[in-house]
Amino acid sequence: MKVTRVQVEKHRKRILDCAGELFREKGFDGVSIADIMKAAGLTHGAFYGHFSSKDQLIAEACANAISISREEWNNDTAEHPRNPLATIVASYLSTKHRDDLAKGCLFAALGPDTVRQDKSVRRVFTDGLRAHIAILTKIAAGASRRARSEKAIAAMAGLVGALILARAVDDPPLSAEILRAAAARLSPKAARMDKLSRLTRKP
Amino acid sequence: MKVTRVQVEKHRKRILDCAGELFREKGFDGVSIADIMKAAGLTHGAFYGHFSSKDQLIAEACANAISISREEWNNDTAEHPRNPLATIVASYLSTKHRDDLAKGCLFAALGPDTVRQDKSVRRVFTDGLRAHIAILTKIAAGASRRARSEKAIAAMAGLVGALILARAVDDPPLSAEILRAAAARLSPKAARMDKLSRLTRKP
DNA sequence: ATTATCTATAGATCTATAGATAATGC
DNA sequence: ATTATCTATAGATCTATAGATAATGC
Repeated sequence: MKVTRVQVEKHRKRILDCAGELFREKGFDGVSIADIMKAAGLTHGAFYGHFSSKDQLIAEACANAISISREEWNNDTAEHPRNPLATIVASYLSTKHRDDLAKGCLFAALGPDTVRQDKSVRRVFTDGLRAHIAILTKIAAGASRRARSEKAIAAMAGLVGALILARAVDDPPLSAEILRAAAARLSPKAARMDKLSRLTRKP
Repeated sequence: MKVTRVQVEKHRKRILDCAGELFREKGFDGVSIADIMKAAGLTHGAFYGHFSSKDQLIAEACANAISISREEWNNDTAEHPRNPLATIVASYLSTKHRDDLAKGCLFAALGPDTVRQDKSVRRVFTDGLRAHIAILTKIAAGASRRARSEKAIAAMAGLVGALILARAVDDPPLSAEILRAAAARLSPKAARMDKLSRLTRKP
């Protein structure tokens, strides 16, 4: 129970990471502070040494999760400069992403719930969304900036909506078809990439 | 306390309606049974004469809300046989719908939360989504049924995603731009209709 | 029309759990 | 940072009763 300064920071970061995963998995109200602290390997009481309330944790955990996924998008586009949009679409609308709620896109996991949270959460959400749209705008095809921006916004909506519906649905074939159809409309190349990866996957 | 049989049924229906609105507005966990019963003009204890648990209420209230919105879509298409898709898109992506959480689309208000609920809720959600997609498939443009179905699914995802993002966002201009961009991509005619309605609206 | 029964509701209560605080220890 | 504790609130259960419904009788 003696804790160096670096360890305090490590604890804090671990709480944020665990909270982000649990929130996405079970919703803001589906996780207690005790649950989060247990996942982080600490006790309930220790929480209030790091954060003053659950609301504050929610805002910071969301910011943390969103900035991680923004980094991933940036990496994707840097690693696949030939077809960055297809890469992002294929990865976002993959069955892997669909089945990994805890580490996936926060917009899709908690989007509607953020409206019911503190103002600070909506601010974090808005800034993060703008950053994601900016990435898509850069790689969208189109004559004018305005045309590319419009495409980027619509693509963002299509991605988030498709992932949410694919997750909510009960029926695996329908779920797969939602991912496929949305990918095909957003980037035909992504749909082909996904088909390829399915065909070449080892059994 | 006079309660005829017809009134019992009325009470039950009122509980379902109030629950559906409150759930969409505040989330499943954001509303207590006492809240719902109060909104319905009854007391907490009376609840268990109508439903055996909150889970059962959630499933029935969702089914009720989804079937209402399906009827609205059917009416929209019947009343505007010339451009049914544009009508649905313009209405779905209107600021009015965005600002009326309680009576709006359940997929957009509670989509990600249904994954965390009872199996029965996901079943209700899946059936309802299929019905909505079927309506869109009928009115989508495309050579084959397969092409129309793909468009319908992608459109459904685009609608739901755009509404969720437009609601979550902090910044009114960005929110409006999300609605506009998604509508423009899903149905150019809808975007024009909306512009027209904005220009002709009385000040 | 009278009497007996049934039942939806009100209101009190129970149990579990949540967020948060206080006391303690190293 | 741990451990114990506090307070509030949730879902759910219990009991009594008002008043509707059903059974009975003339």
